[in-house]
Amino acid sequence: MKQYTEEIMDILKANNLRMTKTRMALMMMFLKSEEPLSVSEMLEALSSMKRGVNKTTVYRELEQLQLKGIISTVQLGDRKQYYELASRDHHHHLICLECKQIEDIDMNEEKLLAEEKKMSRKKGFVILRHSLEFFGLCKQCQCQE
Amino acid sequence: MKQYTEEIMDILKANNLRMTKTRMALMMMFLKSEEPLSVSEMLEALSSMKRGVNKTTVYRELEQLQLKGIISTVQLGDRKQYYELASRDHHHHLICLECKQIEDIDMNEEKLLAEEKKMSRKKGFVILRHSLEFFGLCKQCQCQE
DNA sequence: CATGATAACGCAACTCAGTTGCATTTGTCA
DNA sequence: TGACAAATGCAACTGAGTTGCGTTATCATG
Ligand SMILES: [Mn+2]
Ligand SMILES: [Mn+2]
Ligand SMILES: [Zn+2]
Ligand SMILES: [Zn+2]
Repeated sequence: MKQYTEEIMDILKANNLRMTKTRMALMMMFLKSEEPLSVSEMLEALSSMKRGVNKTTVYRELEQLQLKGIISTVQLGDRKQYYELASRDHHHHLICLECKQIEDIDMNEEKLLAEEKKMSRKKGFVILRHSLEFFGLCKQCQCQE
Repeated sequence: MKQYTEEIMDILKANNLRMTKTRMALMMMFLKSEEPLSVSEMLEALSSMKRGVNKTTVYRELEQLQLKGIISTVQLGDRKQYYELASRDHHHHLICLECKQIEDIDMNEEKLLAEEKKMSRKKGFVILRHSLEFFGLCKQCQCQE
């Protein structure tokens, strides 16, 4: 908790961002969370703070953090954007279609990157990033089928 | 044109779907299009038909076609759903971040599927499908930067 | 500590994709 | 041809995200 707070203050200082209650709370959520977060989840969590936080503020905050490269977005198949720390290395997700649980996965991408380069050359396309997500059923949800 | 019409009527008959103007028009669009289509594009195109078509109808139609396995959806990073024929083999896309042009790509997925199986086993997750999209700049848009 | 510049904030009104309920029209098949 | 289900239109709604504008809080500087 205390070490988190200092870590966050360092990040904010390094990025010329003022320290505000909302900012601290969001950064804390990102550091603690195992899964990417949606805005509705953030608002839910922030609502327990005295006086709550307006959704506009959250959206503007996320824009800032993204601009500074502190967080990045993930698309997980529904209509929402999800956000997670950019400092977590590039990785992909396993998404349970049933319970919506999300797991980070760490896979070997060498072969994928090789294919990427080949295509890039063939089509004259410069590839800047890719999105790769896996959908299926987690252990628990398989049994209940 | 004529051969398309018959092809479509066969598909519809095989799936117990009545033949309607909207349905024919949409199927025709899907058959002819090189790219996945968004609802706004479909409505745009359908608006030239006499009396146009209501967006509710289009959404309901897409639901039907998806249910019958005739079309499938793709997420391309914006807030819209895109639709394309499911009969096109499983493939991925190159998306130009500048001009929004979309290209189908056909790549070797063996290595990806191998990784998929490995992860699946390790995590006890059943993987049903994946989504893999590449973002970057097409040949034209690179020069204009 | 005081204070001004400006970053951060709240609120209300808006956009845009997609959904729902209900009454009407249309396609199909007997 | 008519009955019946499927398809349609319309209006009102939801939920995620955006915008303009006036107010408040943070923080560097003196
Ligand atoms: Mn993650
Ligand atoms: Mn395609
Ligand atoms: Zn699950
Ligand atoms: Zn382009």
